[in-house]
Amino acid sequence: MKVAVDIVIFTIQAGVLKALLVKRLIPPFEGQFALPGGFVLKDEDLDQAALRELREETGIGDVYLEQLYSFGSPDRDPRGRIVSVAYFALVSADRQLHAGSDAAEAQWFPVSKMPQLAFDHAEIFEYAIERLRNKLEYTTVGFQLLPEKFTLTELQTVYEAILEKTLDKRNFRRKIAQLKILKPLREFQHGGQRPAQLFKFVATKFEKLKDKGILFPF
Amino acid sequence: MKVAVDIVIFTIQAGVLKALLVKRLIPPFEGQFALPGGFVLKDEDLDQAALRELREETGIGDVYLEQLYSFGSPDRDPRGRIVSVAYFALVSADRQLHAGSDAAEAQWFPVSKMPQLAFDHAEIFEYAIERLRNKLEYTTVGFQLLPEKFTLTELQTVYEAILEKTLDKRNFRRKIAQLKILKPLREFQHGGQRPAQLFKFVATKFEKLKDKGILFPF
DNA sequence: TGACATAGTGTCGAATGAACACTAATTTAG
DNA sequence: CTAAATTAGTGTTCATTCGACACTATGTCA
Repeated sequence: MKVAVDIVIFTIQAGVLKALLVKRLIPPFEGQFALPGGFVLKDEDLDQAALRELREETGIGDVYLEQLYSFGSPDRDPRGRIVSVAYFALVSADRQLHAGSDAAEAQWFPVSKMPQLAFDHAEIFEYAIERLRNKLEYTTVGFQLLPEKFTLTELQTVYEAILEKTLDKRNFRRKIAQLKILKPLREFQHGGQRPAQLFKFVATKFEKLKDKGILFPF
Repeated sequence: MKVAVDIVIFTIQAGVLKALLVKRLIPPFEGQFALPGGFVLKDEDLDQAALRELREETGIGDVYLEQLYSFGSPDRDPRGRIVSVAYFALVSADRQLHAGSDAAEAQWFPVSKMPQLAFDHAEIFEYAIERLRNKLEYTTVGFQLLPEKFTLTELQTVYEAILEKTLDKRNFRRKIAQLKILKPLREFQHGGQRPAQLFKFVATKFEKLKDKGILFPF
């Protein structure tokens, strides 16, 4: 019985939530898109395997990574019995795909326009996006999708892209403010119209947040 | 590489949250307590394996079962590389352990008085109890720990046992009432002092609840 | 039949969520 | 250089919900 990892990697580009897929170069499902992933090696644990595959297939290194669910139907892979431990990963908008080894075939797809996926990867993907939506509300994972410095409008865009609804600007800002998890910087982002103040996420009081129940009741 | 399942089974007895452990009869960790579990067979999926092991080791059949997390450190089992898919299960207070095969060695332990556990089962257990506490707040899993008919006081006891704090009776009842998930029966439970009305959980409107955010804000 | 034990019920103040519109600062086009 | 366009930023009100709090009701049992 083999054990593999498959990874659903999300990012936000131009206000759209996207996931990364790789095109399969060999059978089974040759030519179809699939989640990046691969077998767990003898001496690495599951998280290590997921990070390694992520690097190998996409060149992406610095990510938020979290185990999602394990899929183990006996017939989920025509090659034999393979149990897959699925992960979901978040990368910030500014990070690029390295042009590495297999990376030529890696592409970002808007989550609303996913192609047909190999194996049971469609099921894994659905599970991942549901988890992302839930986690967004009661944790601070949302910040993982932004660069270190960001504007409040950018932050709101992350929430809107994932939850697929528009939010009230004033309510959003009030809620973020009262959580006291942002450090206002003395820098502004120019380039648009009125310059926007930049902020930085400070995880200092992160532990206390756990007891607060729902953090982002949007 | 082998794949196993390990199951953290919770129940409530006399207002105390308990988990089921089995004493190991063979090495490694002979004589120590461990979570019930075992290897996944060639032609069964993970959920089936968990249910089968549960039945074999404890005689318990009708349970709420949910996959928890997968543990895969290379050295978590001295016998070799074994990835364990952990489950957590809830059984209602009225269900008894069958006196079956290995069941002689299965025992309920209050979660606050767990013995030392074999392998990395202490870690799995901690993970399970944290998940149970979280799920209690935004789902209706709590009802799985009660028989079909129950009183409101019994329900409150479940919440108090798991959250380890006392709740206000009136606030608790108000909240339950407004969720409209209980059907009042024309039966009363006698035997104490004033008879208590019995209720039944109706999952009818369960889907709608998902959008309500936190269900039980205690 | 009276003491005891558990079931059951309502109010009020505080905090939070949801709806809603204008002013401020800058860029760019004429 | 000035006006128009664009995005940033800011408060209030109302409805709902949370959290604290104490007494009455109904049965059992001595």
